[in-house]
Amino acid sequence: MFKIEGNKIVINNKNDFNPMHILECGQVFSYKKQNDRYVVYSAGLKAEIIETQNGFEITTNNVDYFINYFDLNTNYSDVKKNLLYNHKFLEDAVNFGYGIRILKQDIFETIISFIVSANNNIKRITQILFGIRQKFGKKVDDYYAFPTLKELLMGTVQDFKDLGAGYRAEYIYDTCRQLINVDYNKWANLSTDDVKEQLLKLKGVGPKVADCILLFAFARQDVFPVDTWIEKVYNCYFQKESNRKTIRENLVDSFKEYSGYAQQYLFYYQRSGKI
DNA sequence: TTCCAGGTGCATA
DNA sequence: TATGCACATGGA
Repeated sequence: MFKIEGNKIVINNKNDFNPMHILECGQVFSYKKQNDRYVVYSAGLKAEIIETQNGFEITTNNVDYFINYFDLNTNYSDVKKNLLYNHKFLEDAVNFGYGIRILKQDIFETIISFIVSANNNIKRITQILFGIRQKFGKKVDDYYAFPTLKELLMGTVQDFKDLGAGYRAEYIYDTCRQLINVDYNKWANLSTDDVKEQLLKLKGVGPKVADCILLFAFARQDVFPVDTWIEKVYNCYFQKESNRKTIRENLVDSFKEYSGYAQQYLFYYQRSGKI
C-alpha cells in the first residue's frame, strides 16, 4: 500500500486512498486545498498531499504519525468488499466515496472540534477551529498548531464567543476544565460503551458528538453517528423515523462492527446531493 | 423572514 | 426515561 522515502509516504494506489474523499467527507475540519495539493493539520503536525502518476505522496514532518493518522495499515479493499457483501444497497455510496479512509485523529482536538460541530455547518466549524489554532496555538513554520489543553485553558468564554462559537463557547470552556483531571489516553483500553460513558460526562458532548469522537479519534467502528444528514439517508433507504436513538440502534444492529465505515460513505454521498 | 447546519442542556412529567 | 424548548451565528 505504501513505502517510506525520507520525509515522504509514497502511496502507489488510487483505489483505496483519495485525499478529496478522505478530507471532504466531514470527519475532519483542519485542512486546506491549495492549488495542486491538500494540506492537513493535526494537533501540532502538518502533511501535504500531492497526486502522482500512480498514486499520492504525503510529505510531512512526522511520517509515523501520519501513517497511523491515515490508517494506512488497514486494507480498505477488504473493508469495502465485506461491507458490500452484506449491504448491496451501499454500492452507489461506496463507488462515489471509494477513496475514503477513517482517520485516527488527535483525541483532544477531536473532542473540541465536534463540540463546535453541534448544530453548526462545516464552513463555520472550520473557520472557528482555525481561529482557535491562531489565537491559542503555537506558531510552527507557516501554520499554527492546535492548542494543547494547557494552552486552551487560557481562553475565556468571551474569547470563544469572539471566535464565533456562539453558545458552544461555554461548552469548550467547561470541557477544558473537566479534562484537567482526565487521562483520556487510558480510555484506549476500555470498551466502546465505557469510553462513551466517559465522553458523555463532558459538557457539550451528547450521543452524536460522542459517537464522532469514538469513530474519528478512538477508531471504534461499532458506532453510527446520527445527524441531520443520516436522518435523511435513513428516511430515504429505510423507513420514516425521527427518533435518532431508534435510528442509531437500527443502523448499528444492521452494520455492527462496520457501522462507522458505512456511516462515512453514506454521509459523504448524501451531502454530495447525488442520492 | 424563515429555515437550516455533523445537537445538547435543562426543566418537566 | 422521554419530550419539548432555548440556544449563537450566518448563509440560502
